[in-house]
Amino acid sequence: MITIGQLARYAGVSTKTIRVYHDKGLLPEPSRDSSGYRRYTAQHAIDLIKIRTLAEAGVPLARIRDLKAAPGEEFRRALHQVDVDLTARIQKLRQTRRRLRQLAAGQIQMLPSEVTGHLQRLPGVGFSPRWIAMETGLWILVFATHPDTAADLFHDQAQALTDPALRQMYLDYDRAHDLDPTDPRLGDLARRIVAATNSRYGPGDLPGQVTGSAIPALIQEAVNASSPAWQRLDTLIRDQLRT
Amino acid sequence: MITIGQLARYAGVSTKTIRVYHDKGLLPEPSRDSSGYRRYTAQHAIDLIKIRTLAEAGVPLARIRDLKAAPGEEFRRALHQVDVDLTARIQKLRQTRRRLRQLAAGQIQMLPSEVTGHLQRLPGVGFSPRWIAMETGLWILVFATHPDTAADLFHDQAQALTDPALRQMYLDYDRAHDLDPTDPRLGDLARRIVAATNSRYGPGDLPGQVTGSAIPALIQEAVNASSPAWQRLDTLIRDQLRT
DNA sequence: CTGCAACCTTGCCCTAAGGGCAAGGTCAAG
DNA sequence: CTTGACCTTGCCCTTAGGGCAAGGTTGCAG
Repeated sequence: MITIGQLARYAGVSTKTIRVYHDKGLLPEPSRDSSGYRRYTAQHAIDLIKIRTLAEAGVPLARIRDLKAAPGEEFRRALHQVDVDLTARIQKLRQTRRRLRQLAAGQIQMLPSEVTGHLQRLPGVGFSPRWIAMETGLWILVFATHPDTAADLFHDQAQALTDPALRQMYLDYDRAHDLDPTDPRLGDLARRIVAATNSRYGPGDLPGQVTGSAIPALIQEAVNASSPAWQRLDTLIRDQLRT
Repeated sequence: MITIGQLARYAGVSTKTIRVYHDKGLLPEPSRDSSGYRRYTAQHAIDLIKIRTLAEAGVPLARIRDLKAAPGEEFRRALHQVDVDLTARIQKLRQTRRRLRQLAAGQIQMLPSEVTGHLQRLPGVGFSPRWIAMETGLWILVFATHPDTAADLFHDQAQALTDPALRQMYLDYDRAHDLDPTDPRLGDLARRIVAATNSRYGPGDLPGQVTGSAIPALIQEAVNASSPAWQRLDTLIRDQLRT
């Protein structure tokens, strides 16, 4: 015959927790002593430990209450389901921990690993950090807006970079960022881009517009904003595509 | 420039979650388009993924908000602490899963393993299931009421059972449960118990009373209630101790 | 053009599993 | 006889969102 505090310490919970379990019908109210204190038996301790085991496994209290009334067969199946769910939760927490460590290393995965792998190889071929950052943001938006087709689009772009001429063209685009908007090399570059685009995708479609969406235009707008030269380049390209 | 729904799907959360993060100052409110819709950038997506990583690791949202403003050094240390806590949580869940499986097997651990081990060996020496059940309940109450001294008391009792004469005495106590309260063998047993108790603990102390607490008396009361013969036996023992 | 479904907006209330506090009664020890 | 550690009930508070209402927007189909 123990008090609520002793039972609580024994089970490693607070007295409030025990009272809540009484209110919710999980644990029967014990009898009271002469001064109105609750007096618990060993059976209450056993029940409480079982309840806590389920509660710590993530089973909602209402479910635990129902389970106590369930026949043995259903109870056994329910316990197995709880075990499965718990295992899944542990697995998910482990994955969260992996991502937490990526975050700590500043290497958090925002995109499919084939994309991040590709982006990580770009500095080695001469692209600037600014370009990489722009590409990263761009692909995040593409994957957010077109989850279904983004991977195909990405494969197409990645494949384009394996062509030395196309790669050089993108490198020139990258470097054009700091040119004067009146630099004649911009016109040259615009012509090369239009030609390459036409030969790769046919006339009338900029890469990225293949999805038929207006989103890449918005991206382009943001891209242009960061450099007057790029803005000029965009204008030149549009002019030449229109003719 | 994506909508709240696209951002939500990309990050694997609900739109409500994103709005809550705005309200709590975790994620900056993005600009609105002409019809008042929120329009998010890739940077928002990056921030959101980071926030979710911390949130899923169990960091309270208020803490995450403060962390964003923390200097790099403190941030790094905080991340490490989160990692440690998360690892501890995973470990605890694994332990919960172990206890869940014990529960499924009907073998849940209510007492230190040395005690349960001892109790499991009792049937092999001839004690009845009823006796084991009584001992189990008894030890639960003792460990609940006297966590500090219970282990010592238990060791003493377990050691007593290694003496063949004492063990036989406890076996006789067990079997006395079903005797007629007037059976003369009860007087015999009472004498042996008193003699053994006196020689082991000195005169005047029943085992269990060594803790100086009234609790064992309450236990004894409950024990007696289950059998008229045991009740009679208790009376006989008290009589003889008094003389 | 019109409808319809799927979005978006704010505002409000609801939930689970307790925590915390108040105001009062009880118990054991010095 | 007081003091500190218990116990009692009752009430409000918290976290991280979920759900719903009432209304505005957008895009697509017929």
